[in-house]
Amino acid sequence: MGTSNPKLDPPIAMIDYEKYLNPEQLEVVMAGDSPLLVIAGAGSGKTRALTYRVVRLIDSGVSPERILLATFTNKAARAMLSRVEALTDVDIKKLWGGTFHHISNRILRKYGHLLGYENNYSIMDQEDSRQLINTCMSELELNTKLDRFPRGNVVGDIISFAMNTNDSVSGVIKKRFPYLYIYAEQIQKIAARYEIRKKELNMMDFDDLLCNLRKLLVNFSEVKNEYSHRFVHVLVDEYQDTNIVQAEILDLLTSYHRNIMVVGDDSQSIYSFRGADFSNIIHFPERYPDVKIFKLETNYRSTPEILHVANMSITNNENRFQKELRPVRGAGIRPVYVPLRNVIQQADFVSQRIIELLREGIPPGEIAVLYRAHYHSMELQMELTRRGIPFEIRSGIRFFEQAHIKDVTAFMRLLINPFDELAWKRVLKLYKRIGKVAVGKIWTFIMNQRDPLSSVFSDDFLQCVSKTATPGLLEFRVTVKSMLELYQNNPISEVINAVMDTGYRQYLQEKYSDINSREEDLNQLANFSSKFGSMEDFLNELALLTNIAEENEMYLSSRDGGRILLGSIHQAKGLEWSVVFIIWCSEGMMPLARSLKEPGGEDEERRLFYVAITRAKDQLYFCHPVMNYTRGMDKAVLPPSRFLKELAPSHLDPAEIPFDQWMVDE
DNA sequence: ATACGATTTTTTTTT
DNA sequence: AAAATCGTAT
Repeated sequence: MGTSNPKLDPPIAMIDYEKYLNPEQLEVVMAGDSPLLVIAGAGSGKTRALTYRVVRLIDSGVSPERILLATFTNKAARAMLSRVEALTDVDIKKLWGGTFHHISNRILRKYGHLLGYENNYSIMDQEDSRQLINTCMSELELNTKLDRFPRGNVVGDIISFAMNTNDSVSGVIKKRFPYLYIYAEQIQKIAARYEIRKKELNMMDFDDLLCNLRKLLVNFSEVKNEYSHRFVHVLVDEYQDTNIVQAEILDLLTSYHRNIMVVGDDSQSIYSFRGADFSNIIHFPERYPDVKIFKLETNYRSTPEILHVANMSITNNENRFQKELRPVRGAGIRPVYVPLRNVIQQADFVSQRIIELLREGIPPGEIAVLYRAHYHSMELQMELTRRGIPFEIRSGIRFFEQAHIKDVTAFMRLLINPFDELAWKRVLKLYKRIGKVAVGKIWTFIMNQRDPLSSVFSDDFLQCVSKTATPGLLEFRVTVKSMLELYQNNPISEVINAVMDTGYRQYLQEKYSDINSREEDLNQLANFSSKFGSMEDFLNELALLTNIAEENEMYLSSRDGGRILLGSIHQAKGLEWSVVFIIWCSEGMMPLARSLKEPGGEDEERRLFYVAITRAKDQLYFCHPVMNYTRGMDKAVLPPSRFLKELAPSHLDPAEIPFDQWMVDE
């Protein structure tokens, strides 16, 4: 459309802001230059305020490449950017928008060398990281047989938490893992070794992306100047979920223009397990004394009945900004509490009720079932499948983390970086008669080669391990040969097909029962790869992505009426449905027993509960299975969630209880 | 010594 | 359900 010469054209769009925004939102959108804090309740149109502010800034002449929009999820970034694009006709690629990890990655690709990384470093996902930590543990030959010595993933959690909270490993152990204090020294050793190994491998984990960006900005003033001058406006979504490192990055990036706008809701801070610290938002006014504070409290989403439950529940948390969601919608249906005999009956009830709702004409895309932990959805998945109700499950292992996806990408990683130790180890173990020991030997051989991929075809390669491994290695050769031939002059998808055709398909058949869906996944991956210019870009992006359907936006939007969604409460943040079922509202499940042990656990769980409630527009169901099957097939009685009990204390007049109760019998 | 199959444990939430 | 660990057969 039109030219973009600002001198000739009238303002890009003549947007009537007052028409699309309420007075609260309008103030935020129109606010002048200065630090801004927006306390935005659930459903108050915070995304709207944010997108319109970006539009307004562009409208008043700020060029898009000087705006940074930081979000928590890829999905949120995409949603906002596409709305801005629709409203302004501006090429959205110029605007810096994305997750913190994406933004960090973008800058580190350019300046990572200043910190001693090659610019083609690769990104480890959590599994890679845990694997490397396990390697470090065995290399250190610690006495891990000792009573209760932590597993690799626990050590990983400790290290990660330390990085995300600016704390030392021993500090984290003392505060959050006191029972491991006797092993503090060993864990520190593991952490130190892990650091070294990552650097050797030229790899960064998720935490490195953040910490290295901060390091870059702190230690290299020329870099800090470049970006802090560049970004005239920085806008941050979900600020309550930032951790200290992210907050510092933002402070550094905005140190010159000081136009930092943070939007968030302290009542929806649910990522403390990842180091998120809502004192960032609580103390923001102290860090920026000239801040202007706005509150968005008008809720457009939910019925008064639903908001009443939400408001009532969250008042049980002490430490928060005072705020109350004000409904604008008219009266609706009261939320419903449904006690159920057990999980089976719960699955039955939810499926049954869903069928009724669909019959009433509610589109499937307007129904969601939310839960605290992925395994809570097992029985329901089975029941929905049995009844032939199609659903979408955004949970469990994410697309790019599934074994078959990682296997195939490991092959490709060898092409990009022939010294990728993790990739070699993963790939070789796929072959028969090649296990831990053989892999170790082969790696020592590979490590010392000038050109590892060519050396695969040498006799020395075959001879560096016992003969039993030879057939596997010969098979491996075929795949490598095929990949090398295709790699340079063909689309990425060809390489993926080559891996499939030269044995991986057969491996899948032997190993898994659900080959069809796995093969389909790999086709999707091949399809998705066409969006990337080079294999390098492709692989680098993968670790930061989560869901392929989401990336293929056609998928998402062209669903007729959508599907019923099953997902964790964490994933539901920012979304809304007409009807929401919260399942497993039983003590120990919601709140989750394990989380209650963490400092501040109960409050955080209550915030989760609050997030879940405020997803619902019209109807809300709390399901409470009473009987739980424990390990030894014993039955245990679970009381209703304390969050429900506190809404209906016994002294309360029954009319005051904010929800109805249904009895379900067979 | 090694790989593989059986057994046990463990699974919050996400970039 | 999946991974880590354990035990056994080669």
